[in-house]
Amino acid sequence: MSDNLKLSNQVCFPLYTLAKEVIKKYRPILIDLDLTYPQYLVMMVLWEEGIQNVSEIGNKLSLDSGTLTPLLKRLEQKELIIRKRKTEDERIVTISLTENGRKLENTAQCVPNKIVETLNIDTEDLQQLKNIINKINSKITK
Amino acid sequence: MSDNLKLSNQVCFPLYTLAKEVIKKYRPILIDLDLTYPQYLVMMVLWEEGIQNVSEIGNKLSLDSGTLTPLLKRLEQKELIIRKRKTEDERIVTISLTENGRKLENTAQCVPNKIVETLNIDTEDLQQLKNIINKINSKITK
DNA sequence: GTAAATTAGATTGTGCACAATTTAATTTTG
DNA sequence: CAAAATTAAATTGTGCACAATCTAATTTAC
Repeated sequence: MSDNLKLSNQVCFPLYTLAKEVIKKYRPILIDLDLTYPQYLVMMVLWEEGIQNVSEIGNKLSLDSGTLTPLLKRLEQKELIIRKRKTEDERIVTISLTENGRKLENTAQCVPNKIVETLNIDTEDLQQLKNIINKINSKITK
Repeated sequence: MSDNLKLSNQVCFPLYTLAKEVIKKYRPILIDLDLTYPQYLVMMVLWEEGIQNVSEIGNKLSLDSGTLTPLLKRLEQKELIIRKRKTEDERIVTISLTENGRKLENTAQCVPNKIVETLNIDTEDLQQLKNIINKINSKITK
């Protein structure tokens, strides 16, 4: 077998594994908020930026409506968000936080620290990873 | 909002996005082999290591039986692999390549080069990403 | 001003991903 | 050796992820 088909020589596989591994670390922490990782991302967008269209959330998280629509319906069922069609342009659905959704931000404050603890990666390595990923992401997604 | 809850300050989100983005680049290339990315990973294990148990594949790819069983059944339907229970220990299912499955390795030779082309990332950046991810992966998955 | 193009979400269908449970076989222990 | 523990896959159920298609509303071009 030629070397370039070897699993160990490829970059995508370790990237794919690490991403799954890190999300797995979030699970027991986010269970306290009754959120999955993608749901947590949506909530962060809303906490950070307030009321948003579905497409705005999609752009920020690189997720399409086929993923977001059912996810947002689950957040609505948990009474964390409200989905409402705009009167000016009824194609547009705006997503806003409920009181519960807003309050959840306080509970979420501890999440990043808990993650850093459980990941247990050198701060330097983490920073290096962040830098190189951001560098590549900015080139690749256009 | 406290800074540590900001999306931009977290490492997991760019990691998760980059992994999805890279897998997305594989899709149009793997479509020629009629494989998804996880199916391609399984085929690479088999090309590289030959006949394997389900659990051995699972360990190498960090995937559990709930993921692998249906995936392997799809590969079996495509007549790329054979699933066979061991006679010595009938709990164990061994996965081997069919003639078609073996032949597909030739077609797959071009995949890594095509990926490097379409990713269009500096070789240095790619190497740096690979190094830091491998370093972190080896610490995190134990 | 109306037909064509564009835009925004929703829907549908396929395929992971994984936790939890089940089933069946093998090993270990008393 | 028989009961208990362990092991290996399969099954079930929930939740993404995304391509493709659909529906309806708005823009634009003529």
